[in-house]
Amino acid sequence: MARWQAGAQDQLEQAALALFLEQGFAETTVPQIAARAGLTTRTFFRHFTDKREVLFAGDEAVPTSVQQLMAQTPPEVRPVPLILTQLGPFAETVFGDRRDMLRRRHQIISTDQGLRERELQKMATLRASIVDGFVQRGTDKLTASLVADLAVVVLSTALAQWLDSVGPMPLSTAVAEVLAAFRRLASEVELQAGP
Amino acid sequence: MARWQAGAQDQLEQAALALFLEQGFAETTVPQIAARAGLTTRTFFRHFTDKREVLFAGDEAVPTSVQQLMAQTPPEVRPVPLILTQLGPFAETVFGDRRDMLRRRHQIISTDQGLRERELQKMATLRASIVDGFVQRGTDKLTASLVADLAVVVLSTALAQWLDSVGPMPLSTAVAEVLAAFRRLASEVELQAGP
DNA sequence: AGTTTAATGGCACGTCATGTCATCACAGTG
DNA sequence: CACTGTGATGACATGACGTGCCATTAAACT
Repeated sequence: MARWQAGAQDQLEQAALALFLEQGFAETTVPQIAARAGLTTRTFFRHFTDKREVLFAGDEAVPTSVQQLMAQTPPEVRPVPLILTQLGPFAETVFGDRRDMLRRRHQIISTDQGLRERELQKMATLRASIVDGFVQRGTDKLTASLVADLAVVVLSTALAQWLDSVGPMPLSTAVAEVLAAFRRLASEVELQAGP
Repeated sequence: MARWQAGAQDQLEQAALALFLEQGFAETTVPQIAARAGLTTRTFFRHFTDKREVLFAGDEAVPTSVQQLMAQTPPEVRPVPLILTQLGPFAETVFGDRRDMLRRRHQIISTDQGLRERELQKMATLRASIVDGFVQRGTDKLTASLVADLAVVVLSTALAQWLDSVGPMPLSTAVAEVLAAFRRLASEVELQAGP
């Protein structure tokens, strides 16, 4: 019996996903996941810091991807235009080709408050990496913060619309639509002059 | 020995806050909190769903306050102007008079990832109640979502600036400043026309 | 073949959180 | 004053989560 089955982490992920879908997240125990993957509980916690994290494995790549993209963009591109032009392509490359998987995951996450909290945390991590990218480009912190928030809001909203849509809609289209809606709101923000 | 000390919940809150500041959140156990409050562990979990929640007690009032404010505002006021005009006063009444307490709490929250996650969850709850308020006013869901996000982003940023500031700065001033910064960015969003 | 490295197994342990039942304080009633 | 009902608390058992520690084994390296 081979002890080191290739891809223990993958095994655990698949086992966990299957069990979560079958019997729910809260009703699934870590020993159950480990047993289905042919491993032990202790090994599970070596690959994932906690039971929730197994649903977010691979998301470490997202901040890295953000850093690369922002470093590649010419320094003279200002923050808002950078987001407006890069967010669509970025979303498409990172999430565009796995709508089904993201749908299954979202279905599970929506059933558990702890998982929703973790998802918010992941978005906050993404936001932080965007802020960091802007600061490294010389943007002041307040602007970096607000533009990163803008990016995360638009991305989240577009992802929700995309996952909720039925036809073969491209994610970049959803991003464009949300950006258009945001543009309309932005004009109202301007008109309302402050005292 | 009186068994029903008045205000068991308050006792637990104060004991928890003190212990968290003394030895940290993770290093404090629920039995310790209960013991200092003169109660048992089981009683702690009757008043708070989990160990983190003790730091967020009283925040249930915030969504209620949002509902009231949005219901009182005349129906003809459009979403964006509503936020622009009401957010400052709202923040002032809800948070304005307890900067010190919020500072202590923030100091604790910043040390623990689980607490940060819970704080994000609370902001998401606030966001949801704003969305609900807009939908009840007849706003379409996408607009309601985006404007609620705008409100939460501005509020969070302003709160951060306010808690970080040294002098006797009013929270409404911080909100106004963040709104001004956002207005500048909004103009850039408009200029950048989509394809 | 021997050595080193890294992943895993196995066990103990503390904490968190919940279900269950007994117990006690207090209010109301006669 | 005695009786009763309601609600908060105490006390105990239980299960799951997550971590520290060390032995074990596979695979790579020499």
